[in-house]
Amino acid sequence: MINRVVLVGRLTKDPDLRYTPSGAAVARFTLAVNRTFSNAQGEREADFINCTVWRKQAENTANFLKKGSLAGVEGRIQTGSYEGQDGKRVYTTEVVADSVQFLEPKSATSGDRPSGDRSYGQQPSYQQNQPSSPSQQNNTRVDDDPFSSGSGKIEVSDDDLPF
Amino acid sequence: MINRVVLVGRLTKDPDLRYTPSGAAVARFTLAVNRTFSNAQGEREADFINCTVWRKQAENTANFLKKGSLAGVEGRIQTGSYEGQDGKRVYTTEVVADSVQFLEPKSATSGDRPSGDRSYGQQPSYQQNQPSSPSQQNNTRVDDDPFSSGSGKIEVSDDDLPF
Amino acid sequence: MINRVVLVGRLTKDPDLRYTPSGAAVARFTLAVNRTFSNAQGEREADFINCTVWRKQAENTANFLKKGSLAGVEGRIQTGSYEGQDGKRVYTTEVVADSVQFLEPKSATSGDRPSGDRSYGQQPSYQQNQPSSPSQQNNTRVDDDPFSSGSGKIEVSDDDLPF
Amino acid sequence: MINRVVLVGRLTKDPDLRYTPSGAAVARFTLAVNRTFSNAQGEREADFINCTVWRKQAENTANFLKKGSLAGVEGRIQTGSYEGQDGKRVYTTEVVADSVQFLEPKSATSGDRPSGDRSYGQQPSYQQNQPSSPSQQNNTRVDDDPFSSGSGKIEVSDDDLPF
DNA sequence: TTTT
DNA sequence: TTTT
Repeated sequence: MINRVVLVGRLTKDPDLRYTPSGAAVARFTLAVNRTFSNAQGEREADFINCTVWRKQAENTANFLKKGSLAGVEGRIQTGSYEGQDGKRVYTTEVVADSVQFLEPKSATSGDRPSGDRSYGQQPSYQQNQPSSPSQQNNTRVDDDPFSSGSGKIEVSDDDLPF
Repeated sequence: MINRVVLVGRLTKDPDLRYTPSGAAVARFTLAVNRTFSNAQGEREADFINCTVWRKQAENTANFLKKGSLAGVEGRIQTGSYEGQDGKRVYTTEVVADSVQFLEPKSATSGDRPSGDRSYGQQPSYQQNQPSSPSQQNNTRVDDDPFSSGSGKIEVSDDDLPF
Repeated sequence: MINRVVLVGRLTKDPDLRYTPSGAAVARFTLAVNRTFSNAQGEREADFINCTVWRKQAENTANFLKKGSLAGVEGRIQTGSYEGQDGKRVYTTEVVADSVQFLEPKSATSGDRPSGDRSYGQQPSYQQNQPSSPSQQNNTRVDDDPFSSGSGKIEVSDDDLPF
Repeated sequence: MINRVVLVGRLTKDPDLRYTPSGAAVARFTLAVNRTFSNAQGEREADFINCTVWRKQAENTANFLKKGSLAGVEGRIQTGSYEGQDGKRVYTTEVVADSVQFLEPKSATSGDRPSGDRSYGQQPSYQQNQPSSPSQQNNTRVDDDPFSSGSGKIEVSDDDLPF
């Protein structure tokens, strides 16, 4: 049983950072991944892939990535469902990231942040020197769904914790 | 821009094989991929991932795989949307496979089919000896959605052709 | 910076399990991955890929996999070098596995071992019930290289520990 | 049988472009992929992974990538061997790319080349507008090994063609 | 609801 | 030095 995804694309918006009741950080964002081929109409399109990261990497994602950032994501596909407001079951598919990479080169970043290839995977790093306090913008505990604004169904509960 | 998925799991049903108006074969199936970790309630769960394959591999998939078969899939995540019957936009996420592998060993297969590791990837094989006529069971041109039975929105049109 | 590998293939030999001076388990094995295409001579060939796993998974690998077992590996490519016996630098490339999956179905396994899809990835499992004592066959602290028998250069030192 | 690799890293040198006797282009390069973790001495290191691409993408690689370029590679691990000059068998492991992606943003490129995310995967593109003549620098038919300069064993013959 |  |  293998479930592995690797993506490189650009954030369609700033990441959405929240906290579960027990205090675990979760960031959600959508990656636009341009296709290399074109459709029958000759248009080159993109896939828009919803991604979730947990804990320290959630905070790093919120701190280092923003709308338009080029990012690499390694993770797995997770499916689920919730009760829609019309009582019908709605099925969801997202990528839960083990690691998120900041691929923007130095020059593309404004000067107010550490730049270069920022790597903050799940693997421990003995030398890392990452910000310990989460970004304060976009930081909320409210429960509306960051992926389908309004209907608010993917609750951020501790049951979603991957471990 | 990278979009790569590798899955190993089991088919939840027999694959659904159809043909586009122009005659291209499409097979759809759902892979159940068991998670390696358990949730807070201690249950080990699975992700149910919708997959699509085109052309010769669609026919091979219909011919060699059935409910319960262990299969490997390499492909990419594809997102889209359609108009729901309540007029609301419904968003879809599926894996479009470049290659589907039959991982069932000989002994696990009933005698009426070629067995062993069947590989029928996109890569050309100078020695392959694959059935040239599509399976006749499960072979239909009807347009109801194989993934969410009833609502029938993912139309099988030639525009979906990946190339 | 992304470095991700997914393999499904068969062990060419029983895995080789050792312990570093500090007591960390390391298992090494070679996966034969058959190619899906054939060469100019029409032969279908294989790649023989050296793999390394650490700690609990090393022990699980030694306990559950043997020559001929079908296995899935997720990991990363690791390169290195050592001084050959002729004083020349020898370059090595191997896959360091984060997770090894036992893909052999029940029926293909002899009765003396737990069977079915055994998954023992890096992700913690709250329900796992894995053997706590390593296999005693093939268990050694000797330092000869399991990949190139004789020359003995890939020393099993604690510096090789991935974290 | 699955063999899939995804890498994002930087070229250690300009790519080396050659032609087989039958005229097929082959480019070779080494990707440096920084590790996200550090070793026991607290050093953050890299893996140096030899890559090969064929045909049109070989030419694109030679035209668009150079030493230091950030690139994404999708492909498979290929192993082989040749007779060393001391008569001993030398084993090789490299990544054969299906697709190479140029991940350098516009601003990081000098003005004399098409810029932006250049994607030139194996998938056909109906709109692509790629240079039809190979780069003339670094373009050779000589047979010395681009990966281990001098020993010259990985001959560029048509037998190496993946299809 | 989408990015360069 | 290779597996089914």
